[in-house]
Amino acid sequence: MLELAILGLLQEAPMHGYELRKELAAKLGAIRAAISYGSLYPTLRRLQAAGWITEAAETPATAEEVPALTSRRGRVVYTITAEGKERFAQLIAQAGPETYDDTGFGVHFAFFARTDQATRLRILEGRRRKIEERREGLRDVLGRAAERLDAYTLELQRHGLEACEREVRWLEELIANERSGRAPTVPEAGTAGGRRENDSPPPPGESRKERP
Amino acid sequence: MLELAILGLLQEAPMHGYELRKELAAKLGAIRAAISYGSLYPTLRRLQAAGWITEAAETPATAEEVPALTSRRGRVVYTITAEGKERFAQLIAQAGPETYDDTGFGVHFAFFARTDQATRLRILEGRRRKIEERREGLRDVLGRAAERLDAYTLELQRHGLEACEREVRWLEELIANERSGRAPTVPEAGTAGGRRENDSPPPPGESRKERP
DNA sequence: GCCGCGATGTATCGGACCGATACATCGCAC
DNA sequence: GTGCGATGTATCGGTCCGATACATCGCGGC
Repeated sequence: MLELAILGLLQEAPMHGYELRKELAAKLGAIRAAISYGSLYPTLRRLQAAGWITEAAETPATAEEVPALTSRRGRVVYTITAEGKERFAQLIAQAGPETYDDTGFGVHFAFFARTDQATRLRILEGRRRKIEERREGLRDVLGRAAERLDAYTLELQRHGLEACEREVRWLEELIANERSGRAPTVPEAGTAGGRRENDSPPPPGESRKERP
Repeated sequence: MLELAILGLLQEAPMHGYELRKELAAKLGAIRAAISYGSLYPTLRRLQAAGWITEAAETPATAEEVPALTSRRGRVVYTITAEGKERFAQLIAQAGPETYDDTGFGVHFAFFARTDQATRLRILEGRRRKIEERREGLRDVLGRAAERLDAYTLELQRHGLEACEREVRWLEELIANERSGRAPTVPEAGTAGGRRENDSPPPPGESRKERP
């Protein structure tokens, strides 16, 4: 999962570790806390060893003397390689079971702008199926095993069930949207904004406004 | 977290591993998938080594002959010890930061029937605080960094924000209930035979709502 | 009779990820 | 001129997961 997220982010711009973590937190803030350095740095090394990314130390040019005195440690900027982009595309397209768990789905969804429509649809439907299964499980427990459980546990299940139902509805909307052509959700599309974000393929909606 | 969950469950009845996993899945189905055996068995051994639980092999009495021939492997039933109950109480009462993340809160909540009211309140408020922080983070991103992100990522954030708002409302209700209502106190375990488990009276939520 | 097959049951192993910790630099306010 | 928070790289121990292996049991089909 981390691998996919890193490759995805580095496709937008080269970054160093700290930046990567912040961007990741911004992009995935809805589904998980900030990534740990204890995962990030080892993963970066692994990706580099595999050739998916390259590392470029940011030394202040011509480090003449003082070769080993306190050895200034510059920032290390990582750049994705062509092989890395290939790898990313492959990871995005092939969906394992982990693609549909909370984190996996979130990461995939966050990179939907770089995913073709067929794959988007497949992932959304897979996720819906999974959530529906969870929902049925909760309904079973609430229906059949209700007497065995205390009031708090039941309340927890009930809240979980509600969350499932909401997510299914959300996914239905997204799926319908996806099938009918474009755009997740449609707020008013005013604001003639100079589009940035250049290269990525047809982005679904336009800028959303609504400031409360 | 697993430790807490196991100690909590074993307080309701002695169980073997497989059963433990199923009960855990039923009780925590709303917040996480079934626990892995790769976590369960090592944890059981750890708990046993610490003296919180004891293991009683279920051999079919008088195993007369065939002492080492295919060596029938009976089920291993675990029982919580007095020290284990103490440990459980301690784990429930002392709240670290991990108490408020998704899984940690879920596990604590699932054992609220064995938690005193003051602690319940503390945990609910801690959780609310944490979710409010996440909510503010999402609002920030949606407000300030909206132009930097594509429509799908924004939609993810928006959905996450909504989930946060809903959970805060849910927590508010529970907190109000906890404050004004009487304490649904511990269904003090066992003693004489036929357990009914039904006795923790005032349920947190109000009347169940619509049935589709 | 016996064969497969799904549920029950115990167990290990490698790997992913986290939380705590350490250490160094930089800019800025006091 | 000094503390202090943000920036920045890195490791270590520990928790938990997913895949895998293996054994027993009851049941239905052939």
